[in-house]
Amino acid sequence: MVERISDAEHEIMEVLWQKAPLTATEVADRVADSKGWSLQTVKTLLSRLAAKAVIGTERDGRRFLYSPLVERDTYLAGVSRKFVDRLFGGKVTPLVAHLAEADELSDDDIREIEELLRELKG
Amino acid sequence: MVERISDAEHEIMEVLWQKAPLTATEVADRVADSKGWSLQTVKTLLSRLAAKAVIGTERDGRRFLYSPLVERDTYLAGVSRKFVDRLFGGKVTPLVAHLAEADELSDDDIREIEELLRELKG
DNA sequence: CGCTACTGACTACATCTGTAGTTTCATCGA
DNA sequence: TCGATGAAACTACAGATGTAGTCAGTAGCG
Repeated sequence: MVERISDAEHEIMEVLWQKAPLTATEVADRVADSKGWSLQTVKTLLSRLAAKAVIGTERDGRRFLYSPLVERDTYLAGVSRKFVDRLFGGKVTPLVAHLAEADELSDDDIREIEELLRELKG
Repeated sequence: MVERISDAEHEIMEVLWQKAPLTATEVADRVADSKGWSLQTVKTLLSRLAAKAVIGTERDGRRFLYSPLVERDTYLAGVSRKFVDRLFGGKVTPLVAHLAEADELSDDDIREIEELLRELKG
């Protein structure tokens, strides 16, 4: 069971999943555009993630290099499961049905998913 | 935009979506099995939901009757959207792909979803 | 060799969450 | 009528979260 990751922490993880290892400053630079966090804020989030053992640290002279210890897929699997359990009784079909009914699915989406499912069976 | 509803509050909402209006005591009875919350806890959660205007209150003598002011579907739509946005870049296809790869989809699920999509197109 | 600047460590603090306890007011039964 | 009971309102409090500020140490530059 992967530790709970908060919304802000998740932003940091996305950066590290894209490229790692990175220093705190590099991470801060990469989130600077989307979020407007200060370097200190990013460092706090990195510390919390390290405390949860979701990322690892490696000394590099006077700085630290941070890398994810959890695969993005592993994390997504856990979160998706919790989400589907909590809101759709653990069944994926109602989720897809809901998204479809709520017009969240374009015709292209539908075609893509159909193709995907065909491959799965094959 | 529906106000953020916490996990515990969501449990209360599920009860009210199933049947409403209900008194605080009735709600407490209905969550007693699954969660082990005290009546006081349930009342606190009801107050917070009422403060967020997610449920409405109606005086009934010396008690209150609580009812949802937000449809379950509306709520699900918002939460699902946020979920897909945050974790799958707003695209549903990668979500389905992920669930599929993570073996979260049984053959039956796949058949169900295919049928669902066929109806959508028709 | 000493000062400056960058880095991690520690501290801060308001708000949200989970989980109640306590107080007060009204009502129903004896 | 008066006390017990039940309901809402108010208070509590620790841990998580978002968002930093401050302190202290070290390495590199002059």
